[in-house]
Amino acid sequence: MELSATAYVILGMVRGEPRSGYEIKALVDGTTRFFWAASYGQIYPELKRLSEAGLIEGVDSPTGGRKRTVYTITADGEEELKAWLRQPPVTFEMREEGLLKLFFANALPPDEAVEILRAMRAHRLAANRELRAMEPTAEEKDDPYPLLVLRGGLEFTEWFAEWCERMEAQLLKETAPERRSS
Amino acid sequence: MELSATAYVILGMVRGEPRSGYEIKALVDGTTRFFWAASYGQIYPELKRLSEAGLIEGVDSPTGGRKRTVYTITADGEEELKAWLRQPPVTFEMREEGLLKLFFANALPPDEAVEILRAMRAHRLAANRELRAMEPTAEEKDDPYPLLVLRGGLEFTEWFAEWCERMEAQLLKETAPERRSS
DNA sequence: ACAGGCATGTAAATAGTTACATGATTCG
DNA sequence: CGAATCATGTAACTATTTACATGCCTGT
Repeated sequence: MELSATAYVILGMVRGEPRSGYEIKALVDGTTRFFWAASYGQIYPELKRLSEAGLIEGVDSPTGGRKRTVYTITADGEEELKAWLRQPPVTFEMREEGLLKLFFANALPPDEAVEILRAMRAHRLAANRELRAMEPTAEEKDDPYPLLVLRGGLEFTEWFAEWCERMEAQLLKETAPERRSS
Repeated sequence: MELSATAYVILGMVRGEPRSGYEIKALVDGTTRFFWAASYGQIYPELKRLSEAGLIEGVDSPTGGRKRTVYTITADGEEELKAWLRQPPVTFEMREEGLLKLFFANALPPDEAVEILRAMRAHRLAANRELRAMEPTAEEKDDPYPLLVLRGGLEFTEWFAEWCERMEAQLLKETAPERRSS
C-alpha cells in the first residue's frame, strides 16, 4: 500500500473520534508538530487518498448550514495503523540552523559565536513554554502516551537550553584569558 | 540574494581549504549530516549557482588525468557567510518516527508500546557510536566549534537513550500490577 | 456590519532524495 | 583484470510549504 508517515499521522488522528481535515490540522499543530508537522496541502489530498483506499471513511457532518466532512477509521485502517506501529521506526531527521551556524562559528570572533548559543537557548526556552502550555490539555485525556511524549519534549528543551548555557560559559572561559591583560 | 541554508553549508565547507563537490559531500556526511544533510542533487547545482553569483570560484585541479574542479570562497562569499552567521537561527525541525509511533501507542497493548522505546533507544545508541567514531578526526583540527557540536551530539544521543530507558521502566511499572496476580 | 474562526481545497514553488549514467584512476 | 573509489552531473520523483480562493457561521 506504501503509505507515507504523514498518512499514518492522519490515521492515528482519526482513530477514536471522527475528525475533519481542519480539526486534524489543529490537532497536529497542538501535539505532534514538534516531531512531525503536516500542512493543509498534505492533509486534504491524503484524506482523499486514504478514503479511496478504504482506510478511512468520510461522513458528511455539517455544523448548521456549513458543510463539513468528518473521517472515521475503518477496520482496515486500524489494521494498517497497527502494522505500522509494530514496524521499527526508521526516520530520524533534524535540521538545526543553530548547530549549523555554531559548526561554522570559527568564521566569527568568539563574542559573536556566543551570540549563536544565546539565540539557540532563547529558542529552546520559548519552545519549552509552548509545550508547558499544552500540558494541561494532555493531562485531561486518559491516553497516557501523548502526555509521555509531551513531557519528553519538556525535558529535551530543558536539557538543550542547559547545554547552550554550559557551552556559552565554556566559550567565555576559553576566551577570557586573552582579555585579562587589557 | 536569498540563499538556502544548504548554500551556506557549501559556503562554510569551502572556507579555508578549496574543495570539490565530491569532497563537500563526503565532509557533510562526516560532520553536519546529523543536523543538516545534503545530497549530490543539491550540492552540484548549488555549486554552479554560487559560482555564478560570485560567492565561490571554481578552479580546475585534476588529480592525474581525472578532471576535477575545486571551489574556493571569494571575499563576497566570506561576507555573505558571516552576514548569515550573524542572523539569529530560525529553522529547527525534527522528524522522529519513533516519537510519532509512541504518540499513537495506545492502539497497541503495553508490551508492544515498550518495543517502540527499545527500538528508539537502540537507534540512539547506534548514532552515538557513529559520532564517537568521528571524534578523533574532529580532535585533530584546531577549529574548536565542530568538536563542540560533535560532543553536543554525543551528549544528546546519550540523554535520549537514557530517557527511553527511563520511560520503558516507567511503562513496565505501570503495567506490572495487572500481571502480579497471575 | 464586520472581524475572526471554521472549513475545504488547490496551484505553484521549493526542497530534497534516489537512482542512474559516465568515465577515470588506484589498488590488490 | 576487477572492484572500489574518485568525480561530475542530471532526471524523475516525492515531499512539503506557502499562499491564495471561496464561503459560511458566530459574536460583538
